Amino acid sequence: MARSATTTDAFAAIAEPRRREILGVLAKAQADGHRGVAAAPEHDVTWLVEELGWPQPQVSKHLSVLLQVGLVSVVRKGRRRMYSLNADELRPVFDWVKQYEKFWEHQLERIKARAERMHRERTSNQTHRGPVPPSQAPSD
Amino acid sequence: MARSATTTDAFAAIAEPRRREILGVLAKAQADGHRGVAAAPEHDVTWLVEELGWPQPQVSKHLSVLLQVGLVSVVRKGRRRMYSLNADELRPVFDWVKQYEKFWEHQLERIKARAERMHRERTSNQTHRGPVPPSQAPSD
DNA sequence: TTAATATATTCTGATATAGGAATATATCAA
DNA sequence: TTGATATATTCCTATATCAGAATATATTAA
Repeated sequence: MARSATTTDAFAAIAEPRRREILGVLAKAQADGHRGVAAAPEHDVTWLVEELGWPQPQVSKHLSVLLQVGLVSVVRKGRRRMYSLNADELRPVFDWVKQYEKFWEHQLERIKARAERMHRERTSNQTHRGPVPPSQAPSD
Repeated sequence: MARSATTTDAFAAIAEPRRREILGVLAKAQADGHRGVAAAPEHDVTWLVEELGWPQPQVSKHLSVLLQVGLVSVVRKGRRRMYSLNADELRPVFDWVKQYEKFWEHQLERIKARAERMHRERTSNQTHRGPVPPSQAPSD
């Protein structure tokens, strides 16, 4: 078997930085309101191409993935297609990652507690690996 | 070019469901404390293999990816390697997706407002696509 | 030393990208 | 009808997976 398809779910779709960028541009466009005037929620592919500076086919292909996953919606308007953000589909990602919030929320307390512990204790005999642990392992 | 490497960042790493599962198991193990006794933050590969029910090489390989991205840490202990969750590296994902929270936070209000609008208005002439748009595009 | 245990690594094959280039399709304009 | 514009799709290639099987490596036990 190979890697799971990018169109499997939001997790797979947003793994690609460029797709996150597209969502970001659409979000910005939707959020930015000028002087109380609501921002445009929909946008042209041409507009996106200009905004992103990528080749049009590339933009279209990424939009296709986002569409299949439901992260964007389309409305045909003449020969144009108006895309808009569908942030709803990001909720599963949010909910999943939110579960882990507690692990860094209390980190400060834990670090403090460990510091005190290490004042008395003196364990060793352990090798360390892994990218820069937030706190030094007591490897003395 | 091909797809970006799974070891590029947390986004790429957690695109794989099995890797999310591993993180989930490590999180559960770390969170579950029994009768005020702190849960074990570190775990054997063997323990993970039993917990997950996958072939050992598969577990090791996924752990390798998670390690490279920094989502887990390792401590060697005899012939065993104790892995532990490093949720810190999930923060970028959390921060990114949190930006989009506002788009579904106010959704109820928007839906209500739109419902009222549609009571009077009656536009149509637009083709729809995309997975169940939560809201009709107000094309006025 | 030899065996057993714990874990990582290598090799293989099927597959799905992502980007680039070219092209097809649909719609509007003249 | 012919041309122009907007967008999608197809073909190509290089690459990186993921699972499975087999094997290598390191450590402890006998």
